[in-house]
Amino acid sequence: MDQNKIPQATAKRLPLYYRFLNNLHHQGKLRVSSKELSEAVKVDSATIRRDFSYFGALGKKGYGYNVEYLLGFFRKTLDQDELTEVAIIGTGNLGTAFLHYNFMKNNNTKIMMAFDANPEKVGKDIGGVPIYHIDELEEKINGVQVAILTVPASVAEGITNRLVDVGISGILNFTPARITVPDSVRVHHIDLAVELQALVYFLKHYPLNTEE
Amino acid sequence: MDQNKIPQATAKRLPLYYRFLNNLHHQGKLRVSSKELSEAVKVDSATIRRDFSYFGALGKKGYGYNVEYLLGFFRKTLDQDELTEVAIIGTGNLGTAFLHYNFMKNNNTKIMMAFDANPEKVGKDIGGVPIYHIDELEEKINGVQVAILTVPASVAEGITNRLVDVGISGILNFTPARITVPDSVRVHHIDLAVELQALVYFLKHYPLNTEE
DNA sequence: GATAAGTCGTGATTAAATTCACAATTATAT
DNA sequence: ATATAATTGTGAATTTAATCACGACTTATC
Ligand SMILES: NC(=O)c1ccc[n+]([C@@H]2O[C@H](COP(=O)([O-])OP(=O)(O)OC[C@H]3O[C@@H](n4cnc5c(N)ncnc54)[C@H](O)[C@@H]3O)[C@@H](O)[C@H]2O)c1
Ligand SMILES: NC(=O)c1ccc[n+]([C@@H]2O[C@H](COP(=O)([O-])OP(=O)(O)OC[C@H]3O[C@@H](n4cnc5c(N)ncnc54)[C@H](O)[C@@H]3O)[C@@H](O)[C@H]2O)c1
Repeated sequence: MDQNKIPQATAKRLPLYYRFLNNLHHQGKLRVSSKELSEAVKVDSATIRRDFSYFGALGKKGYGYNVEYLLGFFRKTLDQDELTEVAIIGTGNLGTAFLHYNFMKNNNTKIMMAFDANPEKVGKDIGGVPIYHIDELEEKINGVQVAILTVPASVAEGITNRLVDVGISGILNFTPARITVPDSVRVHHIDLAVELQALVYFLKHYPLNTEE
Repeated sequence: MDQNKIPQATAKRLPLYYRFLNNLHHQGKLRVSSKELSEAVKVDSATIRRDFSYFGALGKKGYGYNVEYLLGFFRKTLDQDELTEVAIIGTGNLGTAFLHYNFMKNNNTKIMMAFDANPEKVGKDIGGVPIYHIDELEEKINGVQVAILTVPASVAEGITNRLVDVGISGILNFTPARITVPDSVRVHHIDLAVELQALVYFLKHYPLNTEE
């Protein structure tokens, strides 16, 4: 593939830059400097310039970056014109929250369908997205590349195996289970309980400057 | 404070280790090696040993780690006996999902209250947690150290200022707004749209081999 | 058109995190 | 007892990421 020399840390920041550039564009701004961007997204300006430089010379010295050009560039780089189909597995508290949310706003992803084991949920649709029974997973999921996993941890591994078997490419795993997948599948874990506990740990053990 | 020489990357993994040790303990396991732990939490075993070593020699060569001892050690280290009070700001899709979820399970945190601007939500309670009007923030929030911010991005900055003024210590920010706080407050951003988009980017640009 | 101010792109440096690899120690099998 | 296998803790090496700092170029001003 084209640019796999881009550091992972950089890749993770790209969507952030993209969203902010979109905002600027809507505000009618024509140019932006790494310093302004830095203040807005809270990333050091040298890091931003370095990040951009992996894609070539996108700016002009003494001027900054042209918002429209940069936005267009990132749109291509982030494949914003290509749609990625997503499915939600488990329409409980979290799954339902995602179904109600419009990820499409600045985004090249679309939630196409959801699955659940609870017969009361199956057959309904939430925010225009149909909910199928999990037994129909193999039958319905064609074309979906990414699964958002919001089922109880106890069934995460079993469902993951089925997702792998139907050829899913990526899983965004919100369960506490650390699922095992072959190398052909990419998993990102978002572990909300861990995030909360880590924040608490930092509060208690990493003294911050006190001045209000 | 006591151990602020611990690398941040290590600190972020501690809750993960703690949760898994809890599982092992409930299963009645008496010992565990860094290799087993590694397979379960998907962190390199050398990294685990290194992480643990920041706290001293917790294991025994040729044996591994005693589950109960390690668990007790982490309980203390992660202040599991001290309760941290949490408030949810904004009881929409996400905020409600969190209210229904029991963060307490393995955790030293408790959601004490929630706030919203919508009069239809105010006065109710969800999962035993009362919802107050956001106007009552200053009056009710005493004792709460951490706020989970799940309001629309447009009001995030204003509410953050009020949280800072009432002396909050930490904010878990789920809005796309990159909020500004004084150095006395710690903010962790969890940006779900960015996470999803980053996963998609990785899928398209990184030939699959390594998992995060 | 000369001067000052602003800003990028990047080589060099520093910092942080991960991983290798092995001596030291413990447990287990015979 | 002894040999073998397992496993830690850590110095050293490596990898990855962040930051410094400055030459080169652009724009604005007078
Ligand atoms: N809600 C939160 O705030 C929160 C926070 C941290 C972690 N999590 C994790 O996220 C996951 C989802 O949490 P939740 O609160 O939405 O749980 P939930 O119980 O509300 O939802 C789980 C859903 O999965 C469905 N389900 C059960 N078995 C299934 C199967 N075999 N196939 C398909 N669907 C099945 C259930 O019917 C239910 O609708 C859990 O693993 C939880 O630990 C949630
Ligand atoms: N739901 C998701 O899947 C999702 C995904 C990514 C990001 N987010 C972000 O998380 C945040 C919350 O998302 P959501 O889907 O829960 O939104 P939501 O609109 O469902 O909920 C927002 C809640 O905040 C309340 N609110 C509005 N103004 C307020 C104020 N001034 N003070 C207190 N409460 C106020 C509203 O009444 C509402 O209940 C948003 O910033 C959104 O961008 C959500």
